[in-house]
Amino acid sequence: MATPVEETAALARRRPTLEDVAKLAGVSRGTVSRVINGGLNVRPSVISSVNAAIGELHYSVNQTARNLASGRTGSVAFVISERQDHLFEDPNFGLFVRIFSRELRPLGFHLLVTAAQEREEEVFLGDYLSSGHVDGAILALPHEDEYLLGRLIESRLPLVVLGAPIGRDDADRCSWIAINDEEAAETATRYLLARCHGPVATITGPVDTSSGRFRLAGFRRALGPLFREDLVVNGDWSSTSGQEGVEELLRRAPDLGGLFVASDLMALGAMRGLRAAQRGVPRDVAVVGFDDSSASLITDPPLTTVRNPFAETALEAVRILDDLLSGRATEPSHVILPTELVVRDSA
Amino acid sequence: MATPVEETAALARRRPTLEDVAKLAGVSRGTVSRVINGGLNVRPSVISSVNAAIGELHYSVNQTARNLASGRTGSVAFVISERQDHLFEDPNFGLFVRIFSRELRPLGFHLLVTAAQEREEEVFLGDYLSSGHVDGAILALPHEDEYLLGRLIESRLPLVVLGAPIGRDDADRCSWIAINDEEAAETATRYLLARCHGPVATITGPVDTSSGRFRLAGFRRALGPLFREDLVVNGDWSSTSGQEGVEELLRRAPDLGGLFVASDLMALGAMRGLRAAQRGVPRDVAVVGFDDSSASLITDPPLTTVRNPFAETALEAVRILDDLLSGRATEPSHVILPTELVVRDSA
DNA sequence: GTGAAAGCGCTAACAG
DNA sequence: CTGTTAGCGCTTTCAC
Repeated sequence: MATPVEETAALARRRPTLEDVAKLAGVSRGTVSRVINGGLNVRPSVISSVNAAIGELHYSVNQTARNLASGRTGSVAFVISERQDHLFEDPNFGLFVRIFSRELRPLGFHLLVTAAQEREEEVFLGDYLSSGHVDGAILALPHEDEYLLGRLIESRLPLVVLGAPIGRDDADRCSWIAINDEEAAETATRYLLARCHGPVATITGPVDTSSGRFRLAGFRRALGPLFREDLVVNGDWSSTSGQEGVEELLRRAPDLGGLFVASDLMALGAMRGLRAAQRGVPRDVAVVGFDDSSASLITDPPLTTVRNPFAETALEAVRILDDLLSGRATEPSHVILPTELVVRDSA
Repeated sequence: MATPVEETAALARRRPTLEDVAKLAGVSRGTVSRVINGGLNVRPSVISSVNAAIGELHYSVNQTARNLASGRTGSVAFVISERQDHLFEDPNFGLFVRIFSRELRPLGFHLLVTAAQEREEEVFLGDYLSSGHVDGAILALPHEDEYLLGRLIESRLPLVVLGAPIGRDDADRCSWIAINDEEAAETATRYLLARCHGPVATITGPVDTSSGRFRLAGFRRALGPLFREDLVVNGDWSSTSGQEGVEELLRRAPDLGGLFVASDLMALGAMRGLRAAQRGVPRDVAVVGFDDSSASLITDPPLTTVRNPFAETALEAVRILDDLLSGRATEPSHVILPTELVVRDSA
């Protein structure tokens, strides 16, 4: 049995616990617990003496113990599985993080951003997420055949995916929010076709991403019989790949009349390439981008593009996750948000 | 007392525990714990039967319980306190995240990226970090007078700060890694002075950041009596602010001969502005940037800049934190990494 | 209102 | 090598 003196010395070393606060305030652990959880059903005078003890001891709750006892963690993960080195360079990424943390906070959840680039990291991250570290997750998984997604669906962690998961039959077992990429790309391409002369080409996103594939599919559908395989080049979402893409396209078709670029950032690069090749936009080549990101305003001329409702997507994701976490919803939701063509001066 | 049938039914519902695995494998909880923690001092045959039970039950450990029992969480936070909206748009950010997670994984730590933009969020994040959710943190706190830093130092969480914390006297109570911004800026400016005619100006970073302030101080020191207040404009690290900055400088000093820009990204914008104003680089205006980031290679001409050892900084941060976490180090470390001028074609 | 007590699921001595 | 047994610090009934 420790003497009072020893106890005091020990207290100085280790972190104070609920027990310490209770002892100092002269109440039971249960009462202290009630106070730090809102103070319901506790006499005001007791509340203040407990708070005084908390202040004196510099007490702060041990989340781990609280988690174990209550069965929840108060955290939500934003999971980014990006195989490229462009991780975090996407400007939309910051927007998502900002909205998620702002919306989750009043709900009592912290946002943790986690990333995995290779399989080994995905496994490590899967362990983390499925072992009770977080209450739920929002996933940005641009690629097909996501190991992580399967793993997390299996673990029954409440999940919301940004973008419709493709290439798996259990995709509907999780909630997702998407746009109709194919339709949006088709609309954009039709607009282009109606306003330019000469062949219409496209610079696509990576073909192993759903956005990349579906935007190409929409382009193809709009062109119908006019579609030419040689007027398709693949990009990787980077502006550099847009610039290189347009250089290649101009070699293949010097009389290029229109260009549908699967992202604004690539369109930025493509317009740089067009200028270098002395092609006027939209006079010689009309250009339409995709996303309506900040990049679409800094191009010269301003870019005609497809609005991608990022903010609405983020808000919807939080709403769905909250429903799942609170038990208000028990079945997954699937939402398709509308897009629209934003006409500026490049086409 | 539950009947066997009831027990089986319950098992299907709730998550399996160590106890369930132990029962199925016919061993004790302790043994299962040993197996999942490396299997030291366990007979091979027992290991495999335990693993079989784990597989059959789809067991995965409850991290919360493990944390509570072991007193560690296995996570490290990367904390970014960014008041601007440019959060996550810094390309160096992705590099840090990549290096941290790659280096921490073999050490057994997960990386959590957390962000706070306003005071309210900082408080919320401070609660999170100081309540046992993570074992340690790496902080990117560009601004002075960081509430979070003080809060975390107080909480005694093992900490490493990227960049020397300024504006507080307890800065040395935490570990930090920095470069000598002032000296580097002075060297860069002297180089510029020796190679150009006409007044030499600067576009600074935000003055409430240590990098912003110290790089300006170095610029000023290099100029000495030649320093002119009107040849200083403040930027915010964005390329746009670089472009606007140079436009303003050209209005104030049409005979501008040299330009020291406190970041490559701003230098990129500045060079765009110089081109728009028909000024040749380096013929009319010599330009030196700072960071040696990827932006410095895509400018035309390639940018002369100061190499900022980001990768080394990241590695060093992990090393120091690991020492702190493992108990090998008990005192904070302070490291200043060398910089060097990288001469390309812009000056 | 408040105290007492039973866990939450795991780790880490400590025996044997 | 393996089982037993204390806890880790908190929440949450259940009495009083």
